[in-house]
Amino acid sequence: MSKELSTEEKIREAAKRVFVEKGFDGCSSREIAKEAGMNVALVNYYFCSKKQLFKLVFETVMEDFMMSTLEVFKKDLSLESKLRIFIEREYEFLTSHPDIPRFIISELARGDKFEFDPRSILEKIEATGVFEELGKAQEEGIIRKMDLTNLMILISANCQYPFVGKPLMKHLNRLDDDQYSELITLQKQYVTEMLIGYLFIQKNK
Amino acid sequence: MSKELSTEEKIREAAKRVFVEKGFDGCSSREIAKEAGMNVALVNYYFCSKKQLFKLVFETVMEDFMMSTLEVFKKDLSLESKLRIFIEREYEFLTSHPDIPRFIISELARGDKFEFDPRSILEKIEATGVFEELGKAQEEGIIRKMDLTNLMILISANCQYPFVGKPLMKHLNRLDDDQYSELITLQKQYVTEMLIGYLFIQKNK
DNA sequence: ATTGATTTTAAACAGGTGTTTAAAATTTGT
DNA sequence: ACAAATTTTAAACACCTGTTTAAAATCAAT
Repeated sequence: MSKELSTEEKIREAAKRVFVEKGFDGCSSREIAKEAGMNVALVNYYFCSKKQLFKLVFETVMEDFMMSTLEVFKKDLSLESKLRIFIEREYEFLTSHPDIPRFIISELARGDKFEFDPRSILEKIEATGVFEELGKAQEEGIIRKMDLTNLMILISANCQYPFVGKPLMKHLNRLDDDQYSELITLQKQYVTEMLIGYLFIQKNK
Repeated sequence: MSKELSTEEKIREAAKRVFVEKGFDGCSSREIAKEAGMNVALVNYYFCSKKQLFKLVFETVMEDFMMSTLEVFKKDLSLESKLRIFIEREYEFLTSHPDIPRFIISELARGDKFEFDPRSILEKIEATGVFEELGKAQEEGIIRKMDLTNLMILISANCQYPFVGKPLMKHLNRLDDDQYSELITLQKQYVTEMLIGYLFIQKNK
């Protein structure tokens, strides 16, 4: 138990929890302060405004989310292994933080709230060499040729949607959290098999 | 041009636009009234409260969304044709209403805001005979055996995510709306081919 | 121990929130 | 044309919003 968090850190952590759960519009500065066990004025003392605190939280959440899985592509493995591990890690991360992609997507959708500059995060993604490796694999006939954005959507859809769409899927199938968690484990297997079967070009004959 | 909308209908339509775009927390009763060209008090005169108006809007949006595509399963076609048409219709609907699934998912995620009873919509889905047909196709070895919820997640993911995740995909790939729309068309083809290839059991030898 | 800087607090600010009220305007039925 | 019912309006209600202020408390350094 590391209780050695400074006031500033406590507020930032509380803000992350509250923002991710309720969204920028769905909570107040006072709620964040209370969650951190602090006074309202302290929020603005350390972070100037609700908007600025949000921007800071959003950027760290975004980076955590993107980087938690993409590190795999720095390793020395076959592309198929990397994809398998990527999916595994993505499901792992999202099982612990199921509401993060929904948070990111929802907040990005209301573009007027804040200006998000993707350059910094994009550089870090580039640095993993994913795009380079995928492009090369396409030219070598290892994986199917398609725009890398289409490829990204394909993989993201099958990894993120089971978590993003959970509230809808739960309601439509009348499931509780435990039942849904079981299905998620199966979903991961289906998705892995389907994506690899579709993306990788079979060599036999 | 049907300008024959009653005050009540004008408010409902305005509320739908505003709620879907900004979410329940992201807009005010006054904003909805202004969008409808009405006074604030009229909103509560016709709908009692913001919450109740929202509940009404949400339910109609939900039903439109679910029913726009599932009607296919009432037709007399092969299951593969139905799936192809389903995907086609889903992409068609979402191209016209790209923010509806994100709206539904976001609002369902904050369960405390209102109590949504899925029974009515579930009955309508059952009435199309989808579940029955899919179950039978599984027993006959036409399609892969898996829990129907997993199957629903698989299809929903590949149809809805390109639209739900659009803000994220656009940012990460630095695309404008036109570029993204082009990719969506391709995505539909990839998804159709992949899903059919994975779900339907090949008969040759 | 006293000073000075930093941190925390309670209180206030102007403006926005959902909702209600009561009067005005309009429509309806006779 | 009149009266009753319906619809629309402007104003007000109490409360919550993000932010600021100025005083109090705490800390650090001499």
